[in-house]
Amino acid sequence: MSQLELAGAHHPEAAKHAKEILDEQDQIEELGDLFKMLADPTRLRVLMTLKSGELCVADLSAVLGMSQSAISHQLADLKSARLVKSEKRGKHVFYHFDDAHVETIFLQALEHVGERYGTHRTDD
Amino acid sequence: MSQLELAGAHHPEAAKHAKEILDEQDQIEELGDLFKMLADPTRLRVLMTLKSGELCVADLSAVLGMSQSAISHQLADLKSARLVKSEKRGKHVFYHFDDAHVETIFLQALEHVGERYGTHRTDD
DNA sequence: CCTACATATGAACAGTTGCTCATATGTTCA
DNA sequence: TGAACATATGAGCAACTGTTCATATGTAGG
Repeated sequence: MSQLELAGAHHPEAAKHAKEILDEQDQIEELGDLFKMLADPTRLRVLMTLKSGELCVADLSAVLGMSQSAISHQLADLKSARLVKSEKRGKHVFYHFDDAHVETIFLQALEHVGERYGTHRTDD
Repeated sequence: MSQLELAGAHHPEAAKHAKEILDEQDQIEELGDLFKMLADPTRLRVLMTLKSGELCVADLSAVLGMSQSAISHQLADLKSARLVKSEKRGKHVFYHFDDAHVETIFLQALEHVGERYGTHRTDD
């Protein structure tokens, strides 16, 4: 569909304006990819868990009650999305949360969902 | 899997702590549902478009270059997720953005993605 | 080097999702 | 009421996603 379609729009001014705004937003695919990462409960749990400190893969899968393989796959995805980082120490690989923005995203999302967040103390 | 699994964790303290934090987060499914809404490029485009003002279904589908049916389906989803509201005027149904938090979520997400946002003027 | 352990990875399969197509519902006006 | 238009909705299908299972890679100790 070409923009010419807009000439026949029911509300041409609004449509034209909207189209211009939309055209400036060229990051939509990447935005979607980020939200896709956050859209899976397992990955969300991984992130929530890692927010409280680093953990190795085996412990992460124990905490989440999921197979090592499942967790490892998801960690790989999260890593390529740059939401976590990993550090190898001996036989273990430790993962930790790594994104300042996502912290804020969680806060806002939880407000939408209607729940307090971070009301507990996380330091030992 | 029971929490007893954690007794044999490689890093028991960290695992136990993480488990406690995780258990407090009982909104994960709902969080995931919200992000799922934001994870689709079409829905993102719809939201971005509506941020600049209300639009009727037909114009929205013209602006986005997608079928009326596809847009209508997505609008129904967005509406049930409370991200947009609709108002019927005559034969048309106008949709408009309706969530303060999502505005902030977008801002943070775009920063993660590494792009400025809202550098244009949206008022006429 | 060999074994045990920790993690990564590929293939395959089931469940989910977003579109299209056809059609239903609802509105305006003659 | 009937015709034309605007929107909503259900079924069906192709594409995508997250898990499991099997196996590969990598590391430390004996």
